[in-house]
Amino acid sequence: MIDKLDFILALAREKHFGRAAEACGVTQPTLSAGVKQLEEQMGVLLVNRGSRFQSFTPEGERVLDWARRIVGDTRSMREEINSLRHGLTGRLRIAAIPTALAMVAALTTPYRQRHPNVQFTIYSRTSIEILELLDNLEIDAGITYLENEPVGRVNSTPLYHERYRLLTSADAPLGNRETVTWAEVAQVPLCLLTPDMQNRRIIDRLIKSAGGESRPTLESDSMILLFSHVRTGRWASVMPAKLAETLGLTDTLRAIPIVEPEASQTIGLVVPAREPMMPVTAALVEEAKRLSTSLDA
Amino acid sequence: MIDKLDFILALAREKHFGRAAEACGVTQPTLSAGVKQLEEQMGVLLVNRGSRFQSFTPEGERVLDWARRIVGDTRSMREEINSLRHGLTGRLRIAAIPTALAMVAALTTPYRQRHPNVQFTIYSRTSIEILELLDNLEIDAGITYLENEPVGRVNSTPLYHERYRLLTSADAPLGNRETVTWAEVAQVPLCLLTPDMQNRRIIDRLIKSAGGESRPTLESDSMILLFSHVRTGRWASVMPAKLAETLGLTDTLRAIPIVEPEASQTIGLVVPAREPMMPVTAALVEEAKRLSTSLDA
DNA sequence: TGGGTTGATAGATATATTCTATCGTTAGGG
DNA sequence: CCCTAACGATAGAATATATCTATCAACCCA
Repeated sequence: MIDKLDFILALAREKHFGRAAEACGVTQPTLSAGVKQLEEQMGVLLVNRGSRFQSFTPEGERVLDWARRIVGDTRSMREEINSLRHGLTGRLRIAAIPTALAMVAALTTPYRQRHPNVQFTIYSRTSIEILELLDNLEIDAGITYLENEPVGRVNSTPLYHERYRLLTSADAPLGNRETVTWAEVAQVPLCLLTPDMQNRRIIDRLIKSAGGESRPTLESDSMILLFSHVRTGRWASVMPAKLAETLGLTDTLRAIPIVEPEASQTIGLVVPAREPMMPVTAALVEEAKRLSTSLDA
Repeated sequence: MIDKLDFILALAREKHFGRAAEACGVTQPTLSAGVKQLEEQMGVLLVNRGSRFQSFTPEGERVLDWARRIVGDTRSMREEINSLRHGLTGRLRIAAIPTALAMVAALTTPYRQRHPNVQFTIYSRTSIEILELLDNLEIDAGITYLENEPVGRVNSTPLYHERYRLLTSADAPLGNRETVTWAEVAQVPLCLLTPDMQNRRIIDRLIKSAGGESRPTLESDSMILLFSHVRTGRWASVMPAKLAETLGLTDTLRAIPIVEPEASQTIGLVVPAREPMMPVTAALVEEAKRLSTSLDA
């Protein structure tokens, strides 16, 4: 029964019987039979299908909702019982927005000291993708913006405030300044994240409200790529302060506070709002709370 | 998997492999094998057993907790999908304290008009038993005292206030009074519920605080029995006002308000605090809210 | 019309489940 | 101290379920 519910969860993710089957480690006929059996038990069609997957029926959507809960609880139960015997073990799947990647280590490092048997898988994703992954139980926690794009059932723990810096070389225009304004930044040719990233949308908004227009010379979905360009001394970018510090500044590379306005966004840990949480997840939230207070100081 | 979880829920109720098996509609070896399989999957003993059932291990208790949730959610899912097609159907299992039995009809009658395909099973139980039954998912809702003996995860809806009357014949001592005091009631030989009933404990407390002592001439766990005795004209009892009205008063049978103090207890509907509720249960709560407001008026 | 893709179906095989029958242990009574 | 009844575990057979491979039918797109 529970494995059948798992089938339709995979189907919801993949929207494709074959791929869903693969994701579940079974063959396509097995998955088809499982879905059909669920439909017979419920006495109602769950999936609209012509010659291919089309969509879930309204009843199917409701079953999906329950399935997420039931399958999640089953995993949580296994996790909890296992952790009673062996301490925390298993794999913690985290997704973070690119601009927060550098500070994930501040969370994972103390966690690992406390619970050495937990392994990590960390994905770089957009804030929207992170919420989808959480919804589909594909990750255990996300690190993303807390303020915007609120979503269904999640618990949030604030971690730190993202503040913006103009990253540029000292000999470039504005390179010698103590602060710059968003209006000035708007005049500089920038390397920025692609527009599907919320960080980019935030920066665009700030530039626009300062009367400028965002016309980056270079876009990428990789912060490393952006940074390596700035590093050459011939490009500039806007980055969160913490990230710039982590990547490393030199004499010639400066991170200049941007003012008017001195914008900030709250970044935090987001976990599925299920009670009780999986022990590994609960421990991560604990760690986040500790980290949050130490960063406040 | 889910049926195995059902096995241990039955085992927790029955504390006996054979009876638990019977309750699940399987044979004893099947249930034994199911429990053992769960234990293997979890990698830990769940049940302490010598030559007979002893207890659950700490891990077993945790699994029980999860099992209640998972099995309950599975039922809720089936219920919900079914009700999407056929309207509300199925059986609603309710347990009520004896003194509230008479007013259950005020809840079930309008419910049945709205949802004619729902069947009812109604048990008369003590308030403590009701909470246990709720915990074990053996009933869908309880009607009991809201104020005392609070318990874990339940949602309450107040229904009405229970006020006390001396039920006695007009020609008996006190029979001609408009009100009597608890101190006076303490002097009358009474027919009361057995001490495992909370109603009895409440009355005992009231008599005691009026300086009297509760020494009922007759005890029973059945309100009908108590009432039929009073009806003979040679006995007296203390009953909630609503119950006395329902059972019917005559010229010679009077229900006299008891004052000093004019005590009252809140009676309400109690359902498992699970989100979302089963549709049949949710509808019952709706009905309770409606009834509550109409009784307030 | 034809190749490629998708999901359903058939039949064979493997796995799991559940039953009946029986055994070993233990608690309690005489 | 032994006998008995009750309880839960185990063995083995019958059955049911699940899963696989192979293939088919419908559909899409060129």
